[in-house]
Formats: sequence, structure tokens, C-alpha cells
Amino acid sequence: MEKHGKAAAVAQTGRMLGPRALVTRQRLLDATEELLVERSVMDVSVVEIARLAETSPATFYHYFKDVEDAVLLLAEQASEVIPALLEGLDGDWQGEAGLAQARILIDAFIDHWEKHHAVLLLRNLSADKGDPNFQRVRRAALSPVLDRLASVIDQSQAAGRISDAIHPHVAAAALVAILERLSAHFQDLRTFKATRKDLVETCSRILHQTMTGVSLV
Amino acid sequence: MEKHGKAAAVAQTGRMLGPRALVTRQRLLDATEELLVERSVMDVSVVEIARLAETSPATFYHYFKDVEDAVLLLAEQASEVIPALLEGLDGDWQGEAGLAQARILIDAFIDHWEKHHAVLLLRNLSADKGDPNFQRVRRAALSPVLDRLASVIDQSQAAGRISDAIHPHVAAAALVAILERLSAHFQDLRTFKATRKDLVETCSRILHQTMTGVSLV
DNA sequence: GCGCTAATTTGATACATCGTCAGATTGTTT
DNA sequence: AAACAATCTGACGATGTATCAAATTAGCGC
Repeated sequence: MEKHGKAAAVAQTGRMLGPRALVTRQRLLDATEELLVERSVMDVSVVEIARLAETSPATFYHYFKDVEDAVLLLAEQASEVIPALLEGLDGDWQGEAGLAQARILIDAFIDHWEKHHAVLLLRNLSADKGDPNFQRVRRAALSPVLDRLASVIDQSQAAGRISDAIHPHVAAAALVAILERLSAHFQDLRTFKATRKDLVETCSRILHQTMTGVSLV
Repeated sequence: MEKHGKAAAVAQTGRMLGPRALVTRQRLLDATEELLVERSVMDVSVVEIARLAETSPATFYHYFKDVEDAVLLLAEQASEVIPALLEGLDGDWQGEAGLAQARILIDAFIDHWEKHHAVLLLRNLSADKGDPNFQRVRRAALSPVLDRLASVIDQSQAAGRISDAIHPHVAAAALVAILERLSAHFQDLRTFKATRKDLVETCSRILHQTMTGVSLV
């Protein structure tokens, strides 16, 4: 049982992994990620992963069921860091201070996505397609943020600042959607000469306004 | 030259396609989509596409360079319909009428995504990864919506209802991000007992408020 | 250092898929 | 029904998948 916390590292055989095996496995994971960055999933073969990691296909299959399995591990590693984003996000979201918090959150998201672009895209693809493992990983990564935003929205509703027709969690999911999507392809935004600053500023205002109901002009 | 309008259908050899060839090609495309729906891209092989389409792999390669090439075609077909969403979206976005418009738009998006889930997900994956072809297809599909939303935001800024710090096109992109993402995995929303109605209602209010700066309570 | 044991890696292999022809089949035109 | 063009496929070498049993290596008591 390892439902929570660091999942015990296990080979395909079920055997526990020693320190050396962990190094090899990580080398395979790194190679996988490197290939995912430069080509489409369809063209990532086990042989090449093994080649790049300077080992053999057999070794790969010792640790992973298939490529997808390795990607899941990568997604877990990439998603682990997210909760740290929430540091210092427990303040009140009212007024300028709230806007500043939004900016920090968005900045963190963009950084995070720049670092793991390829893997996070795949994680979301598989999750959206309905794969329960990837769904779990994504939920684990995002739900702290989601819950936090939803609770702020809830407060705003209680104070009568925003409509009760809004479903707090859905609204929070919408805001997270913005964070992820725009972080994911903010290259696309260059089309209309938008800078990273524009991105941060615009998103933080949408976040702030949606959560507090107040439009700062 | 077929930069715009119906791209002339051409085989890998460059030869024009007659009516029969078109039927065969479409059968292959349908088979591809069917397989994409039920499994992950990594596991879609040309042999199986051919098998399902009751033809041979060689025939597949007669029409497409590889699986990705076929997916691009599918994405084009799926994206073609989008501009129709804009029917009757040229009204004013102020007040309750604006909210109603938002609802229509979101409803249309959800329907569209339900119909072509797998292909649209892949389109976005490839576009996000930087593939220029898929980027072009997505832009062609979304820019009518994008431009429309941006122009409304522009008007609101001129009227002083929302901050000038907001970049109209980035904000529009953020709203489209919501539309696509929540349409894409609104199964995920079931987690917190949200219905489709909640989704439509919440999103339309975020859209409306972001575009007009006014919070309807 | 030496040999023992368990952890880790790999060579070899059977089998599937990829991608490409040249040539067979089918449909159309005269 | 002959001739031609359009369409399809059988067959194939190259490459990739997935699995063993066997070889290698590291750690440990002596």
C-alpha cells in the first residue's frame, strides 16, 4: 500500500529498487523526456530511449511496462512540485494585494510549464482522454490550487459580491484552465505582439475580478 | 496553390484524387478517428487502421505520409465547422442579453468538443508542441471567435469599464482557453457534482464579466 | 582480498509493424 | 473490347517490440 506519500519504487517484477537501479531508471526517464521534447509521442521508440540512456531495451522493460508507463512516472515527478506554488497564497484576495498574489501565482505557473512543457501536455492529453492514472496525477497537482481558489470565491459569494449562479469549483477550474492553457502555449500569443508581462497582467486581472467580483480600473 | 478555401485533395504522389479515391481516403480517416477515440496515439498503428478500413497498409501510405498526417486532415475537417458558431454573436454584450449570448457560445463549444474530442485534443497537443501545421489549423478555427471577443473587450476599455492593463487579445485567448479546456474535460467536473448547467452558467458569467467589466448579481 | 549472494544488466530471439515498390486489379473512354 | 488511367495490394527488407535465461556487477561477512 502506497496510496499517499512517496510511492515505493518498484521494477516490473515487483522487486524493490536499490540505489543503483534508481539511477538507471532515472537515466531512462530523462532520456524519455528529452525525446518527448524534440519529437511527437508517436515517434518515440523504446530502442531510441535505451540508446540515448546508453543501455538496452531490455533494461527499459525491466522498469516500465511501456512508453506510456514511463511518461506517467515523468508526469508524477513534474507534478510533485506544484503544491509549493501555494506558498504565501493564503492571504486575502481583496484589492491591490490580491492582484499581487494573482501575479505571483501566474508567474509560478508559467515557470513550471516552461520547465516541463512536453510532459505536462501529455499528462493533460491522457487525462482528458479519460486515463484514470493521469487524471489522478493531474488532480493531485492541481487540487490544492483549485480548492484554494474555490474557497475564496465562496467567501465572495457569501459577501454578496458575486452571483450565486456561479459554481465555485467550476469557476476555479476555469481559472486554472486559463493558467495552464496560456502557460502552455504563450508562444502563440506572440502573434499579437503580447509579452510575458501582458500575459501576467491580463490573467491576474481576470483571476482577481472573477474571484472578488470587483473590477479594478 | 491552395492557401485558402477547400484544399485540393492530393495523394502522396501529388496526383489529383478522383471520386473513388476520396471515398477510400475518407474510410481510412474514419478508421483513424475511431481508433484514436478508443486508445492512446502511441498505440495506433497503420496496420490496424488499414484493417479497420478493410484495406491494406500500402493503401494508407498512398494517401498519407504517416499517422500524424492523417490526424492533421482529421483536425482540418473537425475545425472547419467552428466559424458557424459565430452565427448571431454580433450583438451587444451588455446586460442580460450579453449573458445569453455567452451561454449560446459555450453550449456550441461543448457540443463541438463532444463530437470530436480525441482529434481536437491531439490537434491542440501538436499545436502546443510547436507544429506549424496544427497551429495553423487551430488558429483558423479559433481566430474568428478570438477576434470577436477581443473587439468587445476593446470597446469596454474605450468606455472605461475595464482596466487598460488588460491586453484584449490575451484576455480573449484566456476566455477561449476556458471554453476549450472545460469543454474538453468536463467529465472531470463531475468530481464536485457539477452539471452541464453549472458549467454553462459559470462560464458565461466569467466571460460576460471579463468582457464587460460588470458583475451581474 | 576472497568468495557468496542478491541486485542489476544484457544478448539473443520470436514476432509485429513500418514504409516502399512493382505490378495486379478495377473503372472509363473511345 | 482495346487501351489507358486510376486505384489498390502482395511481398519484402529494415526496424521496433517484448521476453527470456544467462552474464555481469556490487555489497557483505569473513
